[in-house]
Amino acid sequence: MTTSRAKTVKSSPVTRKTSSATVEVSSQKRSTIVDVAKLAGVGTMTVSRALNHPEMVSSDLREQILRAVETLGYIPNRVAGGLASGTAKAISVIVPTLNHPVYVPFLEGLYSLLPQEGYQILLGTNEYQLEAEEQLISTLLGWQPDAIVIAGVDHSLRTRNMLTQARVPVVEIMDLTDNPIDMNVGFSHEHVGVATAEFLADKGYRHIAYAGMLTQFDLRGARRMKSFLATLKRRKLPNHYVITNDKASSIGVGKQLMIDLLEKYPMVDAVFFANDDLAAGALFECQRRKIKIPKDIAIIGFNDSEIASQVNPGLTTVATPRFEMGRLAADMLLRRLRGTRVDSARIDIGFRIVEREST
Amino acid sequence: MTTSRAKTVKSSPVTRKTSSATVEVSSQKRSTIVDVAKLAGVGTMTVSRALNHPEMVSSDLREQILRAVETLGYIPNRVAGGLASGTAKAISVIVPTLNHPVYVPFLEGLYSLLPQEGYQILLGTNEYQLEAEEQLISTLLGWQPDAIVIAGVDHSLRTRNMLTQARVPVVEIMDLTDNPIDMNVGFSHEHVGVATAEFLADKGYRHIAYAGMLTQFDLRGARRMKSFLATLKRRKLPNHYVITNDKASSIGVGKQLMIDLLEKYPMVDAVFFANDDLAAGALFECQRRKIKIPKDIAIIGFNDSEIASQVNPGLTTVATPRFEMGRLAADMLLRRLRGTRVDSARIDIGFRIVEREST
DNA sequence: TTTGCGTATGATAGCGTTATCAGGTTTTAT
DNA sequence: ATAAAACCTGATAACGCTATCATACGCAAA
Repeated sequence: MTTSRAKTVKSSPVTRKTSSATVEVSSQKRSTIVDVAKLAGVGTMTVSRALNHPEMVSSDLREQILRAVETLGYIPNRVAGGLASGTAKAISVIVPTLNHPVYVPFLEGLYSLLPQEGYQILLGTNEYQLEAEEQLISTLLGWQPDAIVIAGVDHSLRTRNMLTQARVPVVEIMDLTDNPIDMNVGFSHEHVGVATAEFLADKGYRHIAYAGMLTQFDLRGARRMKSFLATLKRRKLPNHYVITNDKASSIGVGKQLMIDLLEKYPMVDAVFFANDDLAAGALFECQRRKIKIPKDIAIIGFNDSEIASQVNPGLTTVATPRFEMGRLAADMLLRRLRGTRVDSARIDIGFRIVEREST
Repeated sequence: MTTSRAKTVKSSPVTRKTSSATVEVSSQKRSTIVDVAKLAGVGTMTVSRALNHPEMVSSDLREQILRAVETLGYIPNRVAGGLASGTAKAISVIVPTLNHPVYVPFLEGLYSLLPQEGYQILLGTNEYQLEAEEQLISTLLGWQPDAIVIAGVDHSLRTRNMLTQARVPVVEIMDLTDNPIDMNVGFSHEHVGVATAEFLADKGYRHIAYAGMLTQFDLRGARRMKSFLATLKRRKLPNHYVITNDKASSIGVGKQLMIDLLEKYPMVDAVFFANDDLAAGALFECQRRKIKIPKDIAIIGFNDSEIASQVNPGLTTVATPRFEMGRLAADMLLRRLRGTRVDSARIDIGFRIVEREST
């Protein structure tokens, strides 16, 4: 709090010419739209228009203004603009973490459309904690975003309320729900669980395990697990082979899960891992122990990350269209923001089992 | 542009009581500080203070205000606050891409400190293009950030100028320069090149190759390569084994680099890859071809990503403290923003060769 | 020529918050 | 008890921009 506004001496506008003559670039403070207007000899509104709606300004004035902008190195203050216009041109995005590679392609999908339309992405991570999410949403909402994108469909009541009352488009992604806050793009994790269980069962495996994070941290994984185990039961197969770990998912944790699994359930002949990193870690551990895959034990991962296709043997996995999910979410938002009514508020983007050599 | 301000009917303040009686939460528009002030029966400044400088307000008023805030679900408008105070509490961060796992730990480092101090991170990616960077900086500067963090020390002149004139703290990271714009945290890529070349030469390898991206895309990699090759030359070793690829770095590209290398320079007995993903891809390809590592060919990577420690054999690599870099950058910024003079504007955070089984 | 209309421009009034300053009130010191 | 200091509070004026409305100027139609 050192700046004292009242005392600030209005630096007399440095003498400039519209020409290209040497210009003392204001060493005092950033130039504002008023400076540009003065230099170009027009009103501020004309400058504003020239910058935001060029077609509304005659071409000679426009050029003159653009020259002044260039001369002064004027950069419009988006904060002021946002306040005045009521739209900050910002979109809040909430993902669980950046640490996990899954969310990156999704973000890339968003970044592939939003910035070029002038939207700034305000990114926050909740680190898998629903309480952190509340705090985060509140902060992010303070920026008066034009829309909100949030990973997951499981939110606290407060979160839901805030989101509803914010009166901005909301897209929930990565998962599918019958009761979306607003819009929803994702796929059914229940279906994934069913599909993978049937895939393994059809292949003839009989002692099939699930390995992943603790359910309270990985809500979506938990949903996959539940339907996976239920499907095994329906197929009259044992469904009690479950190994979990409380650490954040990584290759190393995958290795540990495999170690635990081999010790606890040596009869297991196939494993569904919560993601490809885990599966890869397990694979590496098997390599170390000379356990043959898929002969001794089959492995299926989830996400179709790059690693799954590159290891030896290649990992069978579930391909989830993450980049597309981001892009689609961005697209839905943009259309809604442009005023076009978006018909389908809930899009099942599907998934696909990619069979490689590990099963 | 459908909202017409002048026509907006000021919705008469919904009747409320301070008590916990059923409150009609404004279905009209978000509540403002004025609403809170009215409900609490105080002036707006007192509300502002109660929220931002609680110690300046008597405890009973503060409680009353907090109750009103709760009742109305008031969320301060940071855009308005930013305009009024001149500090938006935002920090712009520019990284080359999110696609490459290297930048994520760095971002985590930033996220581990900045949000809890109330700063919002505005993230942009330049996708390795210096022109895109200019555009990006300009946009990001429009948000009146309190500071800027940017990966890399190679910028266009315009970029440098904008950054200088922005008059905010700037931290360049990931690399070291003698001529920082402002502050600088990183390590010397030249030193890395020297260290890895000597490491391999000392081990007795004689036909040592470098494999990585095209130099124009990977400026830091190019710098490592240059000193790597120069060191080989100084050691009187052949220094013309270079394989590059124009695609974005990935495990698959590493595999391709290894294929090209084996074809073009079959005599090579050691390779320095521009990063661990590439090295891992190369390793997987060798596994496929039953090429023994390190007996037939040695591999050293860069970054010490998790994958390097998990594959078989473990990859020798160069550990770079990325999370710490982010955290340190955040720390320097925060101190500067608090007014504390930061003495050292340039910090060499170093690196370390981690020897595993691949060399 | 006059009327009318479309187009380009500028003056003005906010947008929701905070810095500042000017009281009021309470506490402390005398 | 009284002056001085300390503490709280609120009125007011920005912050830099844009929506709106009014004005001015053509130019086509009458």
